[in-house]
Amino acid sequence: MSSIKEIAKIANVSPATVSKALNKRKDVSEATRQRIIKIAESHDFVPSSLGRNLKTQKTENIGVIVFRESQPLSGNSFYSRVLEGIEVELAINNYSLILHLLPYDNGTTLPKMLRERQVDGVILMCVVRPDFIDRLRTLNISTALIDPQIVASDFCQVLIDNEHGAFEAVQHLINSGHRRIGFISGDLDRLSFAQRFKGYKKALKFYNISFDKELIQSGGLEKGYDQVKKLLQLKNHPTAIFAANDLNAIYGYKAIADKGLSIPEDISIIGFDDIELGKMASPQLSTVRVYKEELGSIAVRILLQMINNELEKPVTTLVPTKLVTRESVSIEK
Amino acid sequence: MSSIKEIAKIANVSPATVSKALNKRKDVSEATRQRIIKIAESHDFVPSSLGRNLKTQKTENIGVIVFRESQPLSGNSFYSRVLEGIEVELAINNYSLILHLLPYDNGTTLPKMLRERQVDGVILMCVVRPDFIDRLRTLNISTALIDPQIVASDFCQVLIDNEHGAFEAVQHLINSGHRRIGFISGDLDRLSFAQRFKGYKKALKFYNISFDKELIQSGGLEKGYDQVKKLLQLKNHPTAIFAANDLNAIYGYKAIADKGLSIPEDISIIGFDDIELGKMASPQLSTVRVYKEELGSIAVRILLQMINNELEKPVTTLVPTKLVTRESVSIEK
DNA sequence: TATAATAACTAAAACGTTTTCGTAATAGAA
DNA sequence: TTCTATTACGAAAACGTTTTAGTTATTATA
Repeated sequence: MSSIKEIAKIANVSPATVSKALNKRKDVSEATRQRIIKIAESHDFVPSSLGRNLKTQKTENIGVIVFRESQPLSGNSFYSRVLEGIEVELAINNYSLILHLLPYDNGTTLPKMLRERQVDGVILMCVVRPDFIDRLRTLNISTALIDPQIVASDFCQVLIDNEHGAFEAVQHLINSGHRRIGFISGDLDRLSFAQRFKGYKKALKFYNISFDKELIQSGGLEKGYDQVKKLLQLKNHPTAIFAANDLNAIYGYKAIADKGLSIPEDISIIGFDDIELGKMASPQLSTVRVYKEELGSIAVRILLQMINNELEKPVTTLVPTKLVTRESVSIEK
Repeated sequence: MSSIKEIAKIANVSPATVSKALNKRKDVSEATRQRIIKIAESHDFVPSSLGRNLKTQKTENIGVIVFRESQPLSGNSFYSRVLEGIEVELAINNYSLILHLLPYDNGTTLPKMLRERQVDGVILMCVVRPDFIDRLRTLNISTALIDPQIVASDFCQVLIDNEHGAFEAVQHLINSGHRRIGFISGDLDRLSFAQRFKGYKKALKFYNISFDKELIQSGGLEKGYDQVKKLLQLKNHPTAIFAANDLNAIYGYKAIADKGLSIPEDISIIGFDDIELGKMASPQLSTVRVYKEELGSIAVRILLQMINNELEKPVTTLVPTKLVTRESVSIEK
């Protein structure tokens, strides 16, 4: 309602002085500053961002674009957790968050925030479309990618240390006495699953366990039931399963139960992601924790550095994971 | 990069004409309009929202404030689904969404979007703090509340038809032959649980089943296990349970299994909310669907009406629910 | 033919800030 | 005292639009 002019009039100074006082600039005596601040407060005055942004050519908004995949569930909980991390970090830095959910198969129309330059920078999340990235390149806007599932090393990226996380998960199974370890996952085309697969193979190799193609089942996230079922149909079925994704693991629970086997006595299973669901499952799912809020807050910090030109060239940050042992892996064999 | 002035210069007209041409105003000949549009397109020009907003005193943003409760899980999936509905509807209307997650126990500091007037209106979601509402009242900003859990009829509200949904759920159990029906839920202080409880009692009354206080267990969302356990310890335990919340129901599954009973043969159970998890549970949980995206999109439509002064006084919309029968309720008894 | 109406355009103000530059007043140095 | 620095402020421009009011030129009306 009120503008800087009105405050100026009341305080009997110029608008310039009010602005300086409120922005803690050097050019104002402490006495008048206090006076102005008091008046501003008593009139509930906060400078409008509209005016400021126009002048400074900064929006103090950053955009978050989430690619929505067809399946409703999958990334869902992941993205909202990351979002929390982003939001908190932005709030600390006095930025607002403009959110846009982009259907993966939509055209190349830009979200409004990009078209109309409403944001100083943008964070892209989840499976990022390659052609969208290209479009962004021409826009020349500060960008950070979180777990983008494509290779785009000319952008700032925040990645999950999938390979090492998977290595540790499999190592954990091996240390628990398992030698015959199945691998199930979503589509191996997805970078993160491919990386986790790599970690799986690496661990086997490290511990001199030969790789057996029979033990690999990949496909949709919700295919866990069928995947585990197939593994259990093998004459020499695995005694442990590494699921590159918690969802696969939890769907797999039922297949194990249906076979009359129990977890972890007969079959050990470990997931990846640490979704809330895992704690609710019975037995509670051992898994590899991904620090989702952290992914978000790191992305924000990097992005703000870019915006402030504190970065010479794009950086990519690898965020470590953590092995979480619960009930689904037998202790010693 | 480019501004309306540059486009004007290229097209050899005044900035005013460019503005009018692009905004489909009456005051421009069709020929020059086409010429200007072509030039604008070839220069990738889109009017900056900063300039426009300052002039029109509209931001074309709407804010969404989500109160974050301490428990990470609970409302989580609910809110992200509602958010999707909001986002889609806003995009259609060419509005951007500014998101703020507000820790429930934070002070009274306003989010930046409100302080600096970055939004034309605001949607509040989930358990809304009463004092925050008060603060909003003084701000005098267009507001819509989604499932606010407090009574605030001087605001536009979008509510879930909890009572009738619960009625139908219990009716379904009764129609399946049950007479002794337990009720479990989260804290009955929360409006939606209280309403669902009311629906439960209403259904019993309607079918001449006497209310038995012993069959009522309420408390935390994650207390489902204990709640069901207690119910099953009764000498004359219920043959069916209505959980006012899917989460309660799913936690309850384990208690039933632990008791050596099976669903739905021994115990039928029905939830409320229709969270994704319910479909994954085994047996799949029958429940009352809440149209979450719909809640969001309705809120947006109402809010935009308010902003455009098409509303004389606050309206509250009651969104119906739908009974979803899956596997957790026995068919006939 | 003269006048009114319309069409197509422009100039300029306005939105609410920030910032640069200038200036007056005061303090400090010589 | 005079000159120079410093402090504290203000005037005005600028950011990129939209909009109002005004100005031509053209067309329609009487």
